[in-house]
Amino acid sequence: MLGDDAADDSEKLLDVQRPAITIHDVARHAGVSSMTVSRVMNGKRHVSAATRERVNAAIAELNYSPNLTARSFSSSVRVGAIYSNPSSSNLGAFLMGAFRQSGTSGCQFLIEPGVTEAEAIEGLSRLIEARIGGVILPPPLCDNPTMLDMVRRAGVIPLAFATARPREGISAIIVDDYKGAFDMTRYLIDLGHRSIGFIQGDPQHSPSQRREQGYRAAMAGASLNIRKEWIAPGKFTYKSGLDAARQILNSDARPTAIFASNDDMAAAVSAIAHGMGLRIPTDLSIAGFDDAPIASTVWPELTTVRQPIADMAARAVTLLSDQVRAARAGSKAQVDHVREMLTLVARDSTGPVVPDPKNGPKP
Amino acid sequence: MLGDDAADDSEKLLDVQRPAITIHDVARHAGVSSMTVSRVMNGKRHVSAATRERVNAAIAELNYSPNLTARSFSSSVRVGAIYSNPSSSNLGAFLMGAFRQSGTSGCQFLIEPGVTEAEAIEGLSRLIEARIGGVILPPPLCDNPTMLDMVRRAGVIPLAFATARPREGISAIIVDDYKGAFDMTRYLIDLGHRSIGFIQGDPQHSPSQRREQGYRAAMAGASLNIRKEWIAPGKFTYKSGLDAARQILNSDARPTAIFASNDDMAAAVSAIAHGMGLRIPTDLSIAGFDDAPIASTVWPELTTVRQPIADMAARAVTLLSDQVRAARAGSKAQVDHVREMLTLVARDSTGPVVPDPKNGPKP
DNA sequence: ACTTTGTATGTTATCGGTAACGGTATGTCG
DNA sequence: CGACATACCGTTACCGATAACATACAAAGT
Repeated sequence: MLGDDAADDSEKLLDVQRPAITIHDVARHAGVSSMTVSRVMNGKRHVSAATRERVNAAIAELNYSPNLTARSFSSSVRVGAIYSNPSSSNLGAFLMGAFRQSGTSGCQFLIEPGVTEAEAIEGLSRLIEARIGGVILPPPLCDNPTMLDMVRRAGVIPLAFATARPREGISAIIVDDYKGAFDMTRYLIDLGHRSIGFIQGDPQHSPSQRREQGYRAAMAGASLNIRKEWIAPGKFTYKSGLDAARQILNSDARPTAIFASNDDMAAAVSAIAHGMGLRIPTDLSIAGFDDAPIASTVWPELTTVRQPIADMAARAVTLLSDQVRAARAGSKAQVDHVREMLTLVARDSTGPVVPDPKNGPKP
Repeated sequence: MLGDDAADDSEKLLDVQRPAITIHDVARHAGVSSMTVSRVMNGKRHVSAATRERVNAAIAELNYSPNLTARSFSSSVRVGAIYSNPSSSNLGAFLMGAFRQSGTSGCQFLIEPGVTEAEAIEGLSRLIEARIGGVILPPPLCDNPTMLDMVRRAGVIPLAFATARPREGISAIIVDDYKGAFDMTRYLIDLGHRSIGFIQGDPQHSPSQRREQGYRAAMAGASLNIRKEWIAPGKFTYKSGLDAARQILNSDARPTAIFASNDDMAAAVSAIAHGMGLRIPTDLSIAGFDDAPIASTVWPELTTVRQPIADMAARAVTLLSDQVRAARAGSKAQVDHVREMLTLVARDSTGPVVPDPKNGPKP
């Protein structure tokens, strides 16, 4: 028994030393050259169907997976990113997406933190020194003239990430804040809500206006008037959400639902509502935006609009690395805008309107 | 003016195409071989002080930074990680640390998500197929027998991440939950608190007991008795924190401070306290643990205990890549335990005890 | 019949580092 | 004084995949 174990162990330790399966192993196994295998792996042309099949069989049999480092090594495209909000949960999803894509996309991905503008500039300098070909800039960095100027001077291709309104001549991953807010408002209306409050976002932030426009459009589309007591200003912070929630909920015309421009503020609404003894969603429905971690932390969990950050990051990396390669090949850099879809995540903080015996509107 | 700009532009576009500075450029510039430069870069021995200085001067002058892809390529050590909580803000810090270290540490870093056990197993399979030499396992994966068995069978070196009590024979990055909780309790006592409530963590989770032990030890050290009304069970979730907070705050002997085993539950305490009209920290001090994003989201921001996740991840990568290299070189795998320090982050949710005119204990 | 064009493969060089090894020069010890 | 160790530095050969080029051979066009 013990001997068995020991033998097993040593065999498995050898396992670590056994080199990984290379493209050459597959080539030998299939009786072709490694170049042919490479062509099959990358879906290139000029490989006969028969050969392709033999190679695929060998790949499957040997359970081959290409060495991503080696692959990116030959092309050596470097893509950087500066992340402005390191404590955000988004960062995790962002890195996850960017990072994994950089493997399959055959490029090296570098990340630098940049919370303050000074830090961001320092990070960008480091990235430029590291000879990146392109850089991903999330807001508000993608609207910062100093940053963009540095990027341009260094001959680095910029990409605006998750912006609502990209600058002229800059590629971007765009999210449709307008549609996200419209859909959420529509969702609340379909649940029977007629009085829906709205907490605005930070006016400095470009998505804020788009979200409010979406809300207003959906209300107008359902021929619902918006009473001014239902609208409160906010700054995307929890604290500003507390104030806004008090303002709306203490007004004479308390709405049956509140749609906050982001999850932090929606969570604040939830806290205030609890404090006032309101049941959620029976007495008040609450909706947020972003699908931040706090949305699934608070109780009940928040209905919200999710940004597919990981996918967006992956797209950003693909787009940039392609553009860098194209620029290296001498072709003029083209500007690309990719629009990513937002999805509504229905959770427990929203529900149908319950007819109030006092006010008694029809169900 | 316009001509100037255009000239500038085309020059800068060439910049993108200009190849990065290589070790050979540095070598030529310093009049040595590239191997010598490599030795200097890696702090290896057998380089004279004079040569070393010349090389360093050349590195500085040319602003050389090594191509990390190439470096990891030659050694080809792969280190993986499975992240069990992708929506956590920790993931961002974790990836940031691991990722950047993997560059300087000369290894390839791979990440797979693994929320459920099934997902984690699938992720691990992929990592094993990618021929990793070592894998980082955060709790609860590092305590999962199925996982550990798979890892052992594949000859992969495991490393338990941020665990309180590592298994025998497994390297680990340890955090001193006991000390963190002890220090926090001590901090509250030093603020004048004599009655301090405690919300327990999920009993399944290994840090839970350690944190409670730290709390009890600090109380005992200050000769303070713990009333059983001050202790409430929790499960690390916000919802469980709501229940625990109600239980403690509605008891006859309401404490002047509550220490929750994590930030989610501390945030719940904050919400309940607000609902009861208690001012924080004047009427009630609240402390959490982890420095999760919610800690700096809620108002007032939570005093908490921070885990240096990024540093820990960097250490984990270094440790593992060294061990993999050592194992490849044939030496017996040694087990290493690295202890990381937790730091107390004092924010606005805690304050000195304010003498209560009714109960009137001495200041 | 003889280019032209295109497809299906193999060969070579290369990306940027580093391990392995070789060759001096300089000690050190028996 | 020879054997041997050690410090310093250069050569060479890779790591694994792919771009660029070369080759072979078939189909099509003139």
